[in-house]
Amino acid sequence: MDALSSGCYIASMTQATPNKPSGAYHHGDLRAQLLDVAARLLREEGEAGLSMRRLAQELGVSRTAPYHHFSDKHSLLCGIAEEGFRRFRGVNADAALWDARTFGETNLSDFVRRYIHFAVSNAEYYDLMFGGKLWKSAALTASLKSEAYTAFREYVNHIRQLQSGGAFADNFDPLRYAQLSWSTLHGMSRLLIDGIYLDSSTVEEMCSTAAAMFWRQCRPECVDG
Amino acid sequence: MDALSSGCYIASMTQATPNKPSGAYHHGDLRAQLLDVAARLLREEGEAGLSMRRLAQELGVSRTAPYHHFSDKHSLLCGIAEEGFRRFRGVNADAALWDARTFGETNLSDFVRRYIHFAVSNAEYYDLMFGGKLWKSAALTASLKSEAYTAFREYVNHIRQLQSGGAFADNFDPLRYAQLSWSTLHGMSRLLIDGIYLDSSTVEEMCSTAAAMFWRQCRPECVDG
DNA sequence: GACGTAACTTGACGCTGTCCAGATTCCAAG
DNA sequence: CTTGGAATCTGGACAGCGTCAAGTTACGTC
Repeated sequence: MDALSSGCYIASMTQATPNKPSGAYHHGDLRAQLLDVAARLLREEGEAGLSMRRLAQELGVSRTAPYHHFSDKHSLLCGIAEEGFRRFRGVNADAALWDARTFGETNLSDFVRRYIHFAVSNAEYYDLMFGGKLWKSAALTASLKSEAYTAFREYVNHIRQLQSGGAFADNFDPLRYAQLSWSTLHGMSRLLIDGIYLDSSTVEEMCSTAAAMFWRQCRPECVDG
Repeated sequence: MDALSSGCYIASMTQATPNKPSGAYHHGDLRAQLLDVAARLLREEGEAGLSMRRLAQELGVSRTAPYHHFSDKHSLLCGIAEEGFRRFRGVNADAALWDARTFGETNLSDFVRRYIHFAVSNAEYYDLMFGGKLWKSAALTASLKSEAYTAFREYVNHIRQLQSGGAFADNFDPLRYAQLSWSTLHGMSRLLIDGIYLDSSTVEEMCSTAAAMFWRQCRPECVDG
């Protein structure tokens, strides 16, 4: 009953005033909303549009309130990146996509398209997940680091399984293949997001060409034989 | 004689006091030194280490003096990026490298290595040349924009010439090939610089694998035939 | 020597991230 | 029901930031 009523309290708070619980001392849902609004500000106005003070104001809360949920601006950004990885999981979680028995160039092409689509349409998350801003700081949250490496390790494992399943040739290092193809995907994403050299009108063609290149690369027997 | 003496004045100023011409009102060489010191600060302390005020202090000059040479912090960064492109020209300027009569996988490999080496060992320039910071602002200096597109156009031209010279197959779009390979190079550079997934110990292997992939991609006849 | 111009300086404004000392509210234990 | 500790939130303060406006100095030119 206690837990229930307290739950109702929080719920009513959040429901009654989506962003600004005017009058209420305890916000009830601040941490989650900080992450959401921060991501929205990044998306709409870029890096310069996000400040701790602005963020607090947007949620109708004092300047320093966010510091009770994130020790730092840096750690808030880590939180956003983690949320990004949570959303990213969907990109290659589909087991059918990586089934060695049915795997073909189409699957590769699908994966490329999914990756690029995620990056471009979640640019505010992608920037933090795979940007120097957090990684160069050498103070990544442990959970974030783990999440990031898990994502890559899963990709390497998929390749390894495709090799042992016979869909890929097995005369190359899966790690190297993963690094190289990920580099290409990351490079395309970055150039697209930042508007350099690539434009969205040719993105479909780019994806096809990239998939073809990856496909050629994973079946090197065509050169050896 | 007049121009000469004024030249001597400037020279003596700069020589006598490399960074801080104590007592002298006119600095004499401020613009160039701003670009140099700014790049140094970026290299040594990252983006956070560079502020207009700090920069001015480092050169023994008042806070606002830099604004007489760059209208903005943004335009100072554009200046650094331009300097970066100037240095970048050496990477694929070598005519012998792109000679269709002698072109082989080795040349491709050389180019890859040069590109990556430039990016990694000039990270502070590379970040600005090919980073969202400037490109997303949509206020690139005209000269910078031109320089950037020239660099890419030259690359496309090299590919086109290799096709017409018979070193590359001619059944693919050179622009698409350029975009794709540049994406890979850019992705590798970014992941290396930011310390994500790639580490410098495997960079040699990565370059070789990338060159092999590019080589396979530019001679698609091995699949068709 | 007077003058215009370019280079430079100082003061100020509003913004930022963050620390601190208090105030308020919640929750659980007595 | 009370009480105490923990969680949450507040406003004040500080140093640093980019930048503008107005004033100052030095230089080349007439």
